Amino acid sequence: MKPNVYAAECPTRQILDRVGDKWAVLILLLLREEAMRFNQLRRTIEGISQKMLSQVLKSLERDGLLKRRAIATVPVTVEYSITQLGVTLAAAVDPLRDWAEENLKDVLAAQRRYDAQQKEEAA
Amino acid sequence: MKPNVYAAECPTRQILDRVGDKWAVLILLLLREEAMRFNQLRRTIEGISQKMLSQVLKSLERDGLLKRRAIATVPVTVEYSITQLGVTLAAAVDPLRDWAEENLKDVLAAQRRYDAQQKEEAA
DNA sequence: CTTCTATAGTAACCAATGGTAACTAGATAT
DNA sequence: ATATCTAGTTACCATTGGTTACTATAGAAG
Repeated sequence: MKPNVYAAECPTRQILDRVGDKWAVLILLLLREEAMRFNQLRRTIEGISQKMLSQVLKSLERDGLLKRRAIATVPVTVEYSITQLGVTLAAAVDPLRDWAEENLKDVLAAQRRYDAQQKEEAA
Repeated sequence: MKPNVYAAECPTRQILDRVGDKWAVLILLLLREEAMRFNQLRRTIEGISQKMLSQVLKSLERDGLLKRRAIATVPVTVEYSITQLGVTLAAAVDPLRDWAEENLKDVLAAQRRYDAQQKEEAA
């Protein structure tokens, strides 16, 4: 049976939702570079709260995209590293990040045109 | 200046957020196949409400990813079609959809393993 | 002439998610 | 004793997402 992303119950859509997660993708791309600890991630990703980081890391681990390893130091440190599955997902996200960087200007320009148009029509 | 997706104010992150939009990607992929009217989209994408469809179409138009064309029929019909910019974004999303279809099984299996583990630890 | 259909939305309201700030716990340093 | 580091959790509030009902217009059906 072929997946149909337009069907509501299609599990493939769950995965698109997961990528839709604002922070998940950023974390994966970072962990692809190197394994990192909790606070290290928090400091690197501007604007993420401890709660969200904890939450997203948990769900990424659940999906098998990263591994969590607690190390018995004092205080305890926890290392997060990407899995093979996570690497393939990160690779699939690359074209998207590239698109964003390449086409940012066009999108912002389109937004300005649209907003100017709206303003004009309102007058 | 090179964009840094980990910086909070980086506009590139706005675009990742846009792709993160649950419905936006589905709409783009559909419109790449053929131009469609409002209710046609609504019927094709299971689970989307009129409000969300209207909202998302508006923001996609603002971003220059699709064009809206009102046709003076009775009742008025409105045709949405993808732009060149939209086509390139849809292309960047393809690897992601492919990944989802290919790796869905692995992700679901990982989730089951994780949940079983959690249950065991709770006991 | 009233009701039903279709079109493409908008408005009011409620539920779920996202984000903020404070707190926990254990050990070490000042 | 107090502050610091680690990795979180908890309670709370704001924003977003979703559901349902409604608008306007015109033609067809009864």
